[in-house]
Amino acid sequence: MSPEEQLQRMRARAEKFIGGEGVLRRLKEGRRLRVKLGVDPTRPDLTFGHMVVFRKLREFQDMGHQAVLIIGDYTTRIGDPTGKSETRPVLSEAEIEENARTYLDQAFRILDPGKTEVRRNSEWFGKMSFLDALQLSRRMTVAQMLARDDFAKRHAANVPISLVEFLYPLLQGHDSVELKADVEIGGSDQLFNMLVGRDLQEQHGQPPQAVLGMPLLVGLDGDKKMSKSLGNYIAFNHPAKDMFGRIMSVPDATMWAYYDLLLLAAAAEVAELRVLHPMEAKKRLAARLTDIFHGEGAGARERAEFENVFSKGGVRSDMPEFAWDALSGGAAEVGIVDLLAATNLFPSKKEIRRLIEGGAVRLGEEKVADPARKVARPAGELVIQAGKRTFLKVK
RNA sequence: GGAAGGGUGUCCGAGUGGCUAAAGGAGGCGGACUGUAAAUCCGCUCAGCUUCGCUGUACGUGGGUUCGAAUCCCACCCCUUCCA
Repeated sequence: MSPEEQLQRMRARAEKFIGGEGVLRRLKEGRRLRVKLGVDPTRPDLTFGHMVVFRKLREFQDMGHQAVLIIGDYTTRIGDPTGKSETRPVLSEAEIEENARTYLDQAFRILDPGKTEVRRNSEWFGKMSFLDALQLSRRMTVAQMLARDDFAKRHAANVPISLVEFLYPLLQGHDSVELKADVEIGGSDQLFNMLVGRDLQEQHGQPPQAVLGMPLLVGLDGDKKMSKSLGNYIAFNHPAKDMFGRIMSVPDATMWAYYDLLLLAAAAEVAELRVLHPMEAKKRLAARLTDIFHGEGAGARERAEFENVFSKGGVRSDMPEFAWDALSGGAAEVGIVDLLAATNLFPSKKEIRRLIEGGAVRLGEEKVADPARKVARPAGELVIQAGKRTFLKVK
């Protein structure tokens, strides 16, 4: 691929691409680019939102460049304020470590491990003295920081901004200096932080990195950015059934962004899919994504399961099973509420009562309306459904 | 250091002595309709019980006043803004 073609591909789907000339120059020199992507192990799972940037990084790998994945084990101690209106909870070292470990397994679902250099930013920040930190913070002014959109908004709204949050962009930027990154990839909400990296690199006499801001993936609600804290997300490690189901619950209009950013579907392909019934197009989307994370064939399996349960009103084949005696304490008959409470599938007995009163509970084929309803020891298997997607079997 | 404002349920946000488990909104969950989409309509949304009711807990924390407090008083903690 010629440098120009590479550049073209790098830029594809990006919302912002800054510093293209520098990249082109390096490509023409035949350099292998160091492409940085940082993730903070704040929670145990990566989401499809991360998948967008991982995919982009993978594209660089496929063009022969060096991916540098930074696990922000040190920066997580601070908490990136990006897009947040509040300070993040502080995690313990052990939690961070645990999260970091699972991140790698998940990341390599998308990335090529052979072409990935994994680094932790505690490597350098752990060695820095307070004085070093002060020197670093000298490089940026308060006014510059307040230029960042979310800081400006918070400040205007009298929402507290911790000083440590001001430091965050500096730390992220400093990572680029340490790594001598040529390109940094991130969500478009990371743009400010990534640009700080450019400044810092120049101040250290390094050629500044190019900055690639990817669009933010919309969450399940079809409205807000996908994020763990909003709960509108799909995680890499969601079980196949949940992954498929969650994708199906995405609004129709949103699925095209998923095709584009997660599957890198070509325009021609999307045009064909758009002709289909939206449900069919969405099932294909769900199946393909499920395949990526759960192996070839998982998507087809889940699709069949889905169609059985929701289209034909059938029953899941893999619902949890409970022994009657374990739930009832051996009694011949027990109240429906107590029976369900014993499964620990529900948050409280009140909640179970509500479900029953709302007409959401079925014993086999029978709809239960009375919370006082007794259930007798079933002769064989008894399937209980509570709400749209909770099934369980008692025998 | 000084002054002012503020801390209410998952979130936002009313409420300034009883009728308040706390208006309203958002979110969530259920039901109808469907394509487990969207939109729409309806219901629920602290917990437990012997459940047309009863009880416990809840409005930053701890005390106090009162027959009765989210609402009044005192102390403390925390947040914001302005001044220095």
